[in-house]
This record gives sequence, structure tokens and C-alpha cells, in this order.
Amino acid sequence: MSNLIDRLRNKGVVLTPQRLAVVEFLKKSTTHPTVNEIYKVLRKKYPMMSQATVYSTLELLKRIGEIQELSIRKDKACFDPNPKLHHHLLCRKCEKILDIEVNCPIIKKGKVKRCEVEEVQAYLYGICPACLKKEHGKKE
Amino acid sequence: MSNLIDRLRNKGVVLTPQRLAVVEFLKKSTTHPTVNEIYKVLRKKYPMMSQATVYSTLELLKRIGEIQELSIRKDKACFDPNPKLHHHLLCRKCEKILDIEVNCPIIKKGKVKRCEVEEVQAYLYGICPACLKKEHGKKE
DNA sequence: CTGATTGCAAAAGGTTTGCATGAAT
DNA sequence: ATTCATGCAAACCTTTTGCAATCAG
Repeated sequence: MSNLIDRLRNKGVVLTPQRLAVVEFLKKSTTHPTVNEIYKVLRKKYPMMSQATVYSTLELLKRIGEIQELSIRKDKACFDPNPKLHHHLLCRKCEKILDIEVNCPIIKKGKVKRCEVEEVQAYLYGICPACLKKEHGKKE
Repeated sequence: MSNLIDRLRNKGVVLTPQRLAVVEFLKKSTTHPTVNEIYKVLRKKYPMMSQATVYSTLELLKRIGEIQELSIRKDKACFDPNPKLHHHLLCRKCEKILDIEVNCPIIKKGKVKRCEVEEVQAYLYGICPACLKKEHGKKE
């Protein structure tokens, strides 16, 4: 965690308590939270925190390549503390977002079909292993 | 086009003039239009057409598998008359959306990493061939 | 006829923006 | 002093919803 803070400092980021709170919460999280989820949790500890600050901090972290934003949900953005290229599945049963670590030889950065690809997001929709297992007992 | 209409009838779709207008416009289009783009064009010919009807018709066409919805733009939905699995690139220069017809062995429907994948959307962000060509002359 | 569809307008929800306050250097 | 971040609230846009009027079969 402390080398994350060093990294931010080196990138010239002014580290306010609010920003630290967002960074720390997000880097610990494994659930790809939305802005509002982050805001609601942090507000308990930092009652003066505003949603606009959460937005601007996430924008900043995205810009410097510390996190990535997902549009896998149609209605709102989710955030992933891991900025490296990987894919995601949204489970239609439990609504959770899972990281999908596969090395796709085609859907990747670089030249694809004469295009210069700089960023990739692959969104899979279906059922996660946990919900598949639950279904095995039932009919359906 | 007439076998499209037959197909809709066979699926039990009530064919109103508004729905026909949306279907015909979208099936001819190659630009992945947004709801508002569709609405603005159709309103010229059908002044009584409402945006709510465009929304509901697109929802209907999606449900019966005639079109697909893209979330490649962060702010609004785009629609693709081709419901088959294929991928897309959003060019950051011209803002156009291109179809990317590649056969990815990994990002596909079926079993992926112990998940049951029912739908796939791969969104590539970068520069399209036309804009790349334009850049060649310039320094950049 | 009768249920489905339409159009209108309002509501909802997420995101962005403007500006005054406040903190840091 | 000056710059930059914050918080608040309003504004903005897209999408959804409710309902009365209308239409398709």
C-alpha cells in the first residue's frame, strides 16, 4: 500500500484525505464497486466526503492508469482497481462482476483488422461458477 | 426486407407504422445509431413519432433477437442491426463505430473459465483505418 | 370489440458543471 | 498570494414510467 502512495506522489498527485480514502478503499475491494457504493461506504468514516470528489478522484486515478472503468452494467459505471487488460463477466443471477483472466490472441491491444487498438474491454454476460453450482440441485 | 417483415409477423410482433419505420431505418443503417439519432431522422417522415416508441421498439427488437444493443459509448446506447456475435471498435478520432469481424477462440459463448457465457460484447478503443491513413501525412 | 401500442409529460437516476469555500505550498 | 481540491447544488442527458387516447387484428 505504501508503494502505491509513493507511486501516486511520483505522478504528482496531491494526496488529500479524501483521495487517499478512495484509493485505499478501491485497491482493497474485489467487487468492482460503483461510484455510489464507494461514496456510501466512505461517507460513514468521512462524513464530509462529497460524491463529486469521488467522481473526480476516480477520473484522476483512471487518467494516471491506476484503475480502469467498466461499462459492463448498462446503467452505471463500475471501477476495477486492476488497470491491466483483463476481461469481465456479469452474472445475471447474482449480479456480481467477475474478473476473467484469459489471454486472448485476437482481442488485444495493437493492430486488429487494420485498426490501432489502444484499449480493450470484453464483457461477458451469463452465469458465474457459484450460481451454476447452486442450480445443479434444482430443476430449471 | 419483406422476409424480415414476415419474420416479425411470425414472431407475433404487431406491426405498426412506427415499428416498421424503426425496423426499416435500423436494418438499412451502417452507423450504429443512438436512440436520439433514430428518432431525429424518423420524426421528419413521421412527425407524430415519439421517442418513447423508439425506445420500446428497440427493446422489442432486441428481445426477439433481431438487433443488438451496444454499450461501447459510455454515455448512451447504440444499436446494431446485426444480432450475430461480432465485435466493435470506437475510433477516438472520428467517433465512428466499426464492426470487427474476428473469430476469437476464447472470447465467445459457451463455457469460459467455468462460467456459462450467454452473450459477449468486446469493445475496442483506438483509431480506425481511415483515420490512421489520414495521420500518415501529418507529423502527429 | 379488446388488448396492445402510442404519445406525451413527468420522473428517475447517473454524471457533469459552476462556484464559493477552504487547504496547502 | 496563488493554486488546487472540496462540497454543495443545480443542471444535464438518457432512460423509464404512468396514463389516457388510439389503433391493429
